[in-house]
Amino acid sequence: MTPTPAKIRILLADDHTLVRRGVRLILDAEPDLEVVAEAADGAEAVAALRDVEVDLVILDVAMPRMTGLQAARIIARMRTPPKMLMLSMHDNEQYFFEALKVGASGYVLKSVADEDLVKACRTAMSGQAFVYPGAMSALVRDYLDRLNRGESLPRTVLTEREDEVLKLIAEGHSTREIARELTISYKTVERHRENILAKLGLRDRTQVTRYAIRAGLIEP
Amino acid sequence: MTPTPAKIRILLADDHTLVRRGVRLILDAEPDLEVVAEAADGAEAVAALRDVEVDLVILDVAMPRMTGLQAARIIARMRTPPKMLMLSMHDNEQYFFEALKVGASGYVLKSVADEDLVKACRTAMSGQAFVYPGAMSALVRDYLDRLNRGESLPRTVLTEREDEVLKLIAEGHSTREIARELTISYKTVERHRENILAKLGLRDRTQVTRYAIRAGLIEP
DNA sequence: ATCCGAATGGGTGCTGCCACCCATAAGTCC
DNA sequence: GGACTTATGGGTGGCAGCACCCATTCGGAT
Repeated sequence: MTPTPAKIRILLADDHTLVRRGVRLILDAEPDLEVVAEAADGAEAVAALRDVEVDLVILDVAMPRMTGLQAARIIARMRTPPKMLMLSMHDNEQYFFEALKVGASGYVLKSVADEDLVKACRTAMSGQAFVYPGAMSALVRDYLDRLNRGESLPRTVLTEREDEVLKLIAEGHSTREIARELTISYKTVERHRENILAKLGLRDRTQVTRYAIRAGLIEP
Repeated sequence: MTPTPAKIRILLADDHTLVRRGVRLILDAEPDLEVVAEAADGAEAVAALRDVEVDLVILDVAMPRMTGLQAARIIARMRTPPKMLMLSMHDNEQYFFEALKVGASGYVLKSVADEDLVKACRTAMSGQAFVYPGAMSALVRDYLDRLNRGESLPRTVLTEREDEVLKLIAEGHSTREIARELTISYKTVERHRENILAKLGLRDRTQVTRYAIRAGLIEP
């Protein structure tokens, strides 16, 4: 036997007490895993990382105040960021791709079996590109296959400026208001909006709103 | 001491394995509570009630195939229905009022503390009208206060039809599509939309989307 | 019997959204 | 240096969304 190896130190962030209970129960039962801190929202998680040394952060994608996705963006910019696993109730592409974009090491559904969660933690720590246990949609599978074969990403992502406009649209601002806000012309805003709709495959402002909320870009 | 009293027999229905884990852990730790069955959706819960004798059903409001609210409506029509507690992630009015309407004995958020959940089970079994532990929105509190003082309910501003239209708008459907969906004329849909915007003090379809998501009328 | 709210539908007109077309300046990549 | 991307801006046209006007039918409350 090796002399007791260091456990993987985990920060667990989920706004639902009951979920934290369940996850902690499962993880602490493993000899090589240890939940060393909990957080009830994204902001708490980020703050906790300043006080506690952590190897892996498990983040619920949707939390009040600061979502898991927002927190992940901040965490990824730290000097020595821990690995990140996104925990989600929703088996949908949007959240999944957002998780990829923010640099998470995996995306785990809350409906998975215990062993899948445990395995995801270990795989994430091993440096694997991306973990996705359970039944994922075909679209996601294709995407990950391409990713694992080293192919470049189709680059559906929005530019920074488009992201700004996207948020303002989703918050219910009119084209004219956005133009004033960004001090650019009405026409340029229309141009950005057009590109956003095309890139995301959306039809109108209403769908942009839902997209942005789903992606955790704005609060409902 | 009384000779060991019969435990409260509980059916637990939630589609997320991790949540069932956590809840079961908390309840089974109590001397007077016992989880005797689990279900992963509403249909399973209803089916399980035919095989197992149960005093209390804990139902997640949102489950695939058959939601907890749908299941509650069916369960309430049984000859000797068990008590029902609705479990929810969302502290919003819509689900809450639905829970009231289907005859549940309480509405418990997944973010509550362990003791609150345990207390809710006991209170529900005692025959109390309605339990609502934890931090509820001010709107819900007012509502329950009025309810407990025996005042009549001011009820939602929107009519049933307007509610239908509201949801379809929020889901990103155009006026024309909604008209086809409801087999009414384009003009009537416009009329309903106009009333909705006026009653809710909103400006356009984008804001309707955000409102509906916030109120829990639709999923993002 | 009457009145009111809810649901239905029509007309008219303004404005905003969206889809095409076009161009230019600045930066990056090969 | 040329290709490409990003951000900027313009024009034009069609259709949708929204506001304000109108009316009819039906059922329940007073």
